[in-house]
Amino acid sequence: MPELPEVETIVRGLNKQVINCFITEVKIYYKNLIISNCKQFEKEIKNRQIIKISRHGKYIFIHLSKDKIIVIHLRMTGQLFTKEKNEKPDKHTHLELVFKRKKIKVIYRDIRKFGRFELISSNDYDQYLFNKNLASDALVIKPNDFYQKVVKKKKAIKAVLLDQHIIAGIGNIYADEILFREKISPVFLSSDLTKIQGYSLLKRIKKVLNNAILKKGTTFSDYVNSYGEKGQFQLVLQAYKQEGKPCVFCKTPIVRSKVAGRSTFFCPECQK
DNA sequence: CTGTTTACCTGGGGGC
DNA sequence: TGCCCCCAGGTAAACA
Repeated sequence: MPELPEVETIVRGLNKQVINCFITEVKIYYKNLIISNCKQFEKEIKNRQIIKISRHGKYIFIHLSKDKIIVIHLRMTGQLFTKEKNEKPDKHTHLELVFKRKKIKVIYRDIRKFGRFELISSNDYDQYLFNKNLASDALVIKPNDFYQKVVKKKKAIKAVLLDQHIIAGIGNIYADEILFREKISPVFLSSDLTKIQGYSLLKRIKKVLNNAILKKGTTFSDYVNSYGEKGQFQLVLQAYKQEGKPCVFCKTPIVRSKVAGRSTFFCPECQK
């Protein structure tokens, strides 16, 4: 579900909704959600205040008072949104954060249970990203850093865009949309990319992702923002899930195939 | 080392 | 209705 634009939308919303909130209660309904000790996680975040919420690639960081950070990854179907305090959790709700003197609570819901929560110390933030070998965020990465990393690889350009060690934040939907709009084949060999092409591709990446943020993300089935609302970018998709529909440039039907083990949609005429 | 496949989970949709 | 199979926005571990 959530790629960079969806995660960014959630983070912006939470920054408006729960900043300075004081955590009074932590309810965990699915133990494996928490990496490491559940009880300790609960004990450690109770009675701390939310200072701010940030993002790097698809990771969410909830910065707490007294130098702790909750790290969240939503994976495929994770949802992070607010609800009225008195609403009952359903079978897919795995965690709730309740606040002092607030009518809303934050709930984590995840049908496929791939998402994870983790607690780290603020001091360990840089080390955490380093250990994950997480690349620079797609909206921040410098053109030359991006290009050098891409040409060093020797695989399909789509696989490279999906690789969070090269550029962080792009997933299957936006990889297809970016390559379609840039008119590059998803199987184009990354090591063959020229510097001009690489710089142009990065500009396209930022343009597509920023546009998607303006539309508050893409909803196919599960994604909702922190207010529980769907995104709007699915209304302007040009490649992803558009199999059989005419290409907006040349009218050739969009084709579906498999690249990097993922469903891939492209125009066989424009993307050679 | 590099690149590719599989496992983790649940639910929806199509074919029969 | 029901069963079986395939598919799904992501990542890390296992494999070749």
